[in-house]
Amino acid sequence: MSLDDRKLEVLRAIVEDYVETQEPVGSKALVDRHKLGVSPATVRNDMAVLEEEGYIRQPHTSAGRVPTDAGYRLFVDRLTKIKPLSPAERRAIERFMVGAVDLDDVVHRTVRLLAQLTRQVAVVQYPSLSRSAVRHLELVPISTTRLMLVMITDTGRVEQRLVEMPGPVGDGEVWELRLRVNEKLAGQRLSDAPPLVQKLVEESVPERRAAMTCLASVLLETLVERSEERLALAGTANLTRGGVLDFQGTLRPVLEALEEEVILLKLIGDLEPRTTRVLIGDENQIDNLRSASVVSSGYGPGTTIVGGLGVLGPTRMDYPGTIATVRAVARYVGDLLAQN
Amino acid sequence: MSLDDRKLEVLRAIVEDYVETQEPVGSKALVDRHKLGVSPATVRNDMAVLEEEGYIRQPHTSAGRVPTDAGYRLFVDRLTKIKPLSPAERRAIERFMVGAVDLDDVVHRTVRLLAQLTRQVAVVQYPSLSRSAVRHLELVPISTTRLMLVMITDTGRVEQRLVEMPGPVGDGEVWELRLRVNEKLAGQRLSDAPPLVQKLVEESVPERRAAMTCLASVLLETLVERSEERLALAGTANLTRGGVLDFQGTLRPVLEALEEEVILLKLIGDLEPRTTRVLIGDENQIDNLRSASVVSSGYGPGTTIVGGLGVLGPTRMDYPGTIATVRAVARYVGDLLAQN
DNA sequence: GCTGGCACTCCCGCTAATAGAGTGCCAGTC
DNA sequence: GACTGGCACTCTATTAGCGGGAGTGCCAGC
Repeated sequence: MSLDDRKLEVLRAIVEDYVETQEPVGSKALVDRHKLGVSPATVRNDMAVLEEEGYIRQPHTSAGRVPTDAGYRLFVDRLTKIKPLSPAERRAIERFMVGAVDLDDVVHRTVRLLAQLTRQVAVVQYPSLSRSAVRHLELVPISTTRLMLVMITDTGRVEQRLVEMPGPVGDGEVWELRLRVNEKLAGQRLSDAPPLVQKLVEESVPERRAAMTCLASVLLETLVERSEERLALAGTANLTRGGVLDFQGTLRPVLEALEEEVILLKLIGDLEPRTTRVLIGDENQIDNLRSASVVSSGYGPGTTIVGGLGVLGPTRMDYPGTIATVRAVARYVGDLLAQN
Repeated sequence: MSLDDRKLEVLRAIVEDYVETQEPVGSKALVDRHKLGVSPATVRNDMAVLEEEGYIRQPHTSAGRVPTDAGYRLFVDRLTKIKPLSPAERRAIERFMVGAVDLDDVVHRTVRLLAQLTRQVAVVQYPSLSRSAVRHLELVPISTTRLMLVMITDTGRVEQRLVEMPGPVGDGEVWELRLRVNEKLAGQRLSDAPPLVQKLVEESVPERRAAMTCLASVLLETLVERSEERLALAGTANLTRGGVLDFQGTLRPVLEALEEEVILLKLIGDLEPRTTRVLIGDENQIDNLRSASVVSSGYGPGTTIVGGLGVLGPTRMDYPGTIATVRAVARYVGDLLAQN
């Protein structure tokens, strides 16, 4: 048996009411609040079907209905109209982001903005190293045998690493190394760099070979192994909204999960361009976040993605609003990065 | 009336038991668990005095006693023997910190280590800019009229800023600027730098004056105005230990406070060398953290302080243990930084 | 296929009763 | 004078019992 339009309408009404009131919603309340044009009894029949199909359930016999994860899924996939941002929200984004001085600042403002607008936990990934391109590499002598390698990427990110050289290096030599390295790597995507670094060693003159080998190994580390991603988090206090009702009684597992960078990266990773992804309940595959949903989106200049951002909240969340906000913020940040 | 030894002993016993059990402690339980050599009735009399003096209180008539903030204060000041770290803890510190590759890594490991050992929320401040010295300044051309200013400090911290130049600058000019700036500022403490920057402008030749002025203003920003401090946080999940009993029922205000960098900096700022500070209850002056205590310590090479670190937990915390751990970790990190 | 009516179920909130822990006080003892 | 045992008292936390109410499922009728 498939679901006719009215049943879908009933499901939408249930989701909307439940999200708002956080209480199981009954047939009478539904017809009162939404002009469905039918009687409570009819709605009850529809509800029975929806329950049969697994979209809603009763916390206990003779209580109202609550959407299941599948119900939210259907709601998001088929019943959600894109809710345009209010002018107030648009203005908030502008106001919040204007005057950001550097990448750190942009990321921090973004994450706070997201948390504030959605009233949920927000996560923003720094522009990913592997998807950025090298803008410039700098070598700074620290002592006679130590150099500091500083890498600046086109997204404004700066990474540094200490290089222990095999022997003393003079200014001339440093100059030479810097030249070669930049010549070869500047403008290249980090993901394309490793073979180029290899070449760099092969092409180097014998007397520089040792130094270059040493530098190359650190470079590789910086480019690849250490492409560990950085994250910013905000709005954990929002987890306490709605009492302890969400998250089945304890915030513990959620807070624990939020401390694991690996988990967060998984939540907002692997995104497709120009789409906003919604993971509902245990779709996110993480035990501790069984009763949480994640709305995430990639951002970057144009249609490329250099990082992800998103928000996490109870499955009982305002999906249309959250999706709209996440999408808008992702676009805004992407444009901001494009300007640099 | 002053407190004789036995009364102090009773207070200590109350604090220790309450910290452990999280339940008001009564006279009978006290004499059972601690060999006080007197009867419950005697202890009751002592308790009455301690209550009179404000060191303990009853949550309600005919319940056991609970230490007040003043009680904890007395306990920490006069009744706490320094508890040596267990070998296991020493080993944990070693194991955790070994192999840290750069400053970011050191800070992150430290904060997680602290959170794990104390089972509380941990905060670590990055080495403060104003107390560090400039190791090197680098100017990297980004476009014809834009430079990236990169500052490396002796604590390994790297800050970068974009400089918008008044007109196109050639490589030679950049070279010259870099030379002058390093000549003047390398090795200087950041707090001493502003007047030197001023001099730099005054001493510059007229044809470089405009460029130098521009650079100087960004330098000043980087050195001073933007000496905003960075922090790392970990262990928020530990707030949920001990049920919702600590923090009078809701984590909300605590989580909110923890999101404010300004507040965190206040908590672990202004430390004196070689001491561990304990702020109990509203000694920390922050409304949201009324029922929280903070144990903090400065760290840095030798007796200098380049940053602070600490942990935050309920006033009902294991002070001796926490103090010992915080102190040990602070020392360890200080030594680690000294090695670089 | 929709509706109104009706009996049924179960939760929630209220009150009352009880058990238990702990106190304060007092008279007695060393 | 300090400590102790005993005792009455207070207050909390827990449990049980009891409607009220919301909501359901089902059925007969339109």
